[in-house]
Amino acid sequence: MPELPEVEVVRRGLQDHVVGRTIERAEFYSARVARRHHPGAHHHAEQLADNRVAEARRRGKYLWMVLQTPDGFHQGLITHLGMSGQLLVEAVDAPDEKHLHARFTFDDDGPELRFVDQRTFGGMALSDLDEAGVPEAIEHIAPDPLEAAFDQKAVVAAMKKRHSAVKRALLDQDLVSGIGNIYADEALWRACVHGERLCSALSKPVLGSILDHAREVMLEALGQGGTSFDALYVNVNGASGYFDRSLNAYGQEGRPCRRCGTPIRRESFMNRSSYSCPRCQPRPRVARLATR
DNA sequence: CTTTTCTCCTGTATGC
DNA sequence: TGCATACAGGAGAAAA
Repeated sequence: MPELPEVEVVRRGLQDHVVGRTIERAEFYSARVARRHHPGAHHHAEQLADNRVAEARRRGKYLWMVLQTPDGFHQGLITHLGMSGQLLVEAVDAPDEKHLHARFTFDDDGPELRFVDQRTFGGMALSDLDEAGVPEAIEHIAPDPLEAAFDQKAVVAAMKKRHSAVKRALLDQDLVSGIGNIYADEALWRACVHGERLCSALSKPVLGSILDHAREVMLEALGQGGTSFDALYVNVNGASGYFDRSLNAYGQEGRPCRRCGTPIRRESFMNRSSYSCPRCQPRPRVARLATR
């Protein structure tokens, strides 16, 4: 379940193994992987040959390679890993994966780049870049808490105006990007706030502290995700070690809260699971009522 | 306009 | 053993 730290691990893998190389050929094996690229997968593949990978960048859970065409134009090749997407750097003679959707070979005859995705929630698309070098296709995605463009004061103000659950806001990539179900639960646990409390009912300092905790927990995860990185495997499972050792809430149902010992509970929220401490993170006292 | 729900997908785990 | 069902969940479209 790649969220910001896992995607950043992948970006660093691309930085180390792909940036600076020139694509020789791109092949797409399913239209679905390029479904966000409206001209289609065939066009997609055609546009990629002879492009030099100039940079590997990330915003939230989106990753993109800045490609330079032979004419010197720049464009973005966006990748979103979805639930189960992986970018793998592998020897050209390595056997194909069962869910291989795209392959990129390079003119140096070195290892190739593959996009493998079991559940096909992920995808790739080409997009023009804006003045800031961000693909136009993802301009709606808000800056993430780790980038310089992140304006926490503005995000807190926007949250304060929302009449929806605070966890829903944390997961809204148009408000703040990079946070998924795991790190939302972890940030809320650290801040001692139940995810179903309304944004508008929380103080700005509390909203700010939730964002601070989100940033901190993702930075910690990133520190650990880097350690399990394998040179030939641009891993989306950077959090695997992190899962076992450091998660305080997510997936911990029934285990004692590390602050107070109360068993962690699991609740259904937005058709997903939310984990929290019943004592440290009491549910909002008044049931949320639809105002209209 | 804002907010919520639905849908896409398949491997793994669980229940009868 | 086999079959059915639940679950994992990001993001965008559709609905309310």
